[in-house]
Amino acid sequence: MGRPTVTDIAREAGVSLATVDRVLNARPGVRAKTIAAVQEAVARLGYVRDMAAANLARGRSTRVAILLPDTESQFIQTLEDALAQAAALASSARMQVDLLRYPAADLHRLTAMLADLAAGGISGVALMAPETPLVRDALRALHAAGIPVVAMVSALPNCGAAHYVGIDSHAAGRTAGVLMGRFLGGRTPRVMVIAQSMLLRDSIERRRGFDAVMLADFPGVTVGQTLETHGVTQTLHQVMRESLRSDGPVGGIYLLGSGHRALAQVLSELGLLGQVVVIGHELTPHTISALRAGWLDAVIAQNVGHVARSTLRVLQAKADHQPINESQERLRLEIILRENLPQAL
Amino acid sequence: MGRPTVTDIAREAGVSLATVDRVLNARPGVRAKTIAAVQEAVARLGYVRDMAAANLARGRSTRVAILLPDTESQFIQTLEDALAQAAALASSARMQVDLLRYPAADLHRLTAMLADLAAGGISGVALMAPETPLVRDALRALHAAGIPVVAMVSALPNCGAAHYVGIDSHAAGRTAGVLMGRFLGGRTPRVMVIAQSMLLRDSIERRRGFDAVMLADFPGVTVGQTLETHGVTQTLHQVMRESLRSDGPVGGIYLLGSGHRALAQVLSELGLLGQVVVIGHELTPHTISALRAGWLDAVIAQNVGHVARSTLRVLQAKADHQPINESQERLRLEIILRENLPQAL
DNA sequence: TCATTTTTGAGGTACGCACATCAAAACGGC
DNA sequence: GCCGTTTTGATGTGCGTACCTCAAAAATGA
Repeated sequence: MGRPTVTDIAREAGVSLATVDRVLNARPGVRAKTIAAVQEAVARLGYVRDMAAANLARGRSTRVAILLPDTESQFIQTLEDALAQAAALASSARMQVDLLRYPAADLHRLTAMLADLAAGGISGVALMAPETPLVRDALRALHAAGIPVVAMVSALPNCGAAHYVGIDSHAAGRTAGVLMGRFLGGRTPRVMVIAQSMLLRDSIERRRGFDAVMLADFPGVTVGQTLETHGVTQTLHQVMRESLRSDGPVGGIYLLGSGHRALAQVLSELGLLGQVVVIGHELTPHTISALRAGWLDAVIAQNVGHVARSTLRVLQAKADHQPINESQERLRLEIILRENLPQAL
Repeated sequence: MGRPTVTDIAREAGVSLATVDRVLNARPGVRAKTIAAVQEAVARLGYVRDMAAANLARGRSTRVAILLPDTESQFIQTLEDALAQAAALASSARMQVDLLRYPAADLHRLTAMLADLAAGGISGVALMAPETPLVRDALRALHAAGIPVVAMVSALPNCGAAHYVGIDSHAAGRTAGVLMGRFLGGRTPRVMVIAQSMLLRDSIERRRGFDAVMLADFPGVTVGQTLETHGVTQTLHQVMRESLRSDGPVGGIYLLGSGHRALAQVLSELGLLGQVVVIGHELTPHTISALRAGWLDAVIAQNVGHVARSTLRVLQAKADHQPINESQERLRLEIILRENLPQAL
């Protein structure tokens, strides 16, 4: 005998198929006593709904939208690629994924897109976005409309019941701190922290985690304030020179966001390439080659493939009104050295 | 319009449903020209078989067996738990998993079990086993019978076309080496390597990877030969005392396999707990508490949850004669510090 | 050209479930 | 016990695919 089916449940509970169907799908018109009897039979036989057959019968192909900023960051591109790949696979499980980009500088446009989606009868939305009041309101509206929302990579608390798929940024910063502290060894106990900007929630949290560990576990190390580059190599060069001049040499550099390529260039110009410990975030073609080259010592990352698949699974589960397997969806914070670089991206 | 179905293919190719069915399922009695026409239509419409409906129609519930040694290791237990959990989830996708244990000391029994399974009409086998001629022959027989085999955690090359699910042990050893070298800092540049036994393939490979890195990147560090404990705390105590007496103090200890609890006890007795850098393998309740306690500095691990799910996915794909998504199945080698310990196991 | 074989078409049933309809039964109030 | 309401049963259809049978058509060989 294989798995029990609705027919088995009906026989076991002494009711008809129609009644079992009503109970399983929470349709009205069933006495509480009968509901209990059916549920008892379900429990006794260990019945689990065959979601494949159920969705097949529903003829429903879940349709979801995923929104990413149009930033020209390698990480965003990597994430989009992963999402596209996961979406291709998901299509064989009757799920259609619309990958969209919104102008990072125009959040009004983002909210407009979200409104359109809500009107267009989408069954779920995932996005990576900054947490502004504008965005928050738009997401709350989606939630009110019964459309599940998933926040990727950067958390969006207080935005309805948005599920977060991504790593704990504070822990990521702490991990970067421990590695920095231990890798410094006998080098100059001074660390420079560099970021493109401090507007994004995850950068702020990373910095906080980093500081917490440095303060507690490596009190002998001086950590400078965050140098913002705004993505301009020239600025990076300038602020680094200035910092080196005013505060003296450094033994380590912590790169909060992207900008590895520019950093390599400037470090090379300053004759520091390979001389200082550098710790960064996220696995992209740039960071991979930097790790291989040896001037980048460690990267704290999240597996974008897992982010993508988890996002789709969560959206699917929410659309099916099914519980989410938390332990499966919990993302690991990964430490990548040259030695454990994935063979292929 | 949703996804194309067999009916669409039939219309597009100008043939009947029956012919499409024959082509898709590689049934005989179709001209090469007709096959090409159907395949062309499949390609043009971007048809992907709905595996849910296909398996539903087949009425087939894939049944696989998973064999683990009956060793009382926390890692094996953790792995079994993960497999059981994954199996529970897989059951809702019409797959039945039989979790079996074989006596680690009696490989004849293992081969007998494998033979029984082959006779019992199983559609796939996954196992974690040493690579002996006996096992190799049994697996080759399975392969000859058309039953796919998956090796978990410890690779089984030359055993038919067994798929390997697990991390690269050599890379794991290399990673342990890098961390050891960098974490040693100003400590005594001497490292002790401890193992329960060196019979298992992965222990040997780890040791090799570790040595390679130490030799190349940290030539100032002396690495002792592997001390075998055979799982006896008494022996561990003895060999460690002896090594310390004859070769002097150590700054680090590399634990190749399990035995973290015993090591904690002995280190504590020797007054070395927390004084030396300790690097180990695999995430288990013991290693987790050791990381939390602070005397274990890093663990090189593979995510048992991923091992379990990947194993089941590979078995499912092989049973369905479907290609395996290599990039999804590639396991990451994880570095775990206290800072990035998963919140819950 | 005819007989034979190969290839194709048409149609049905089944898988496990969702969803709809209509009639029958049980229940409730009075 | 009557009536109206609520609850239940019986039955049907469809989702996309697999697999089966039988007949018709086409290709092949002599």
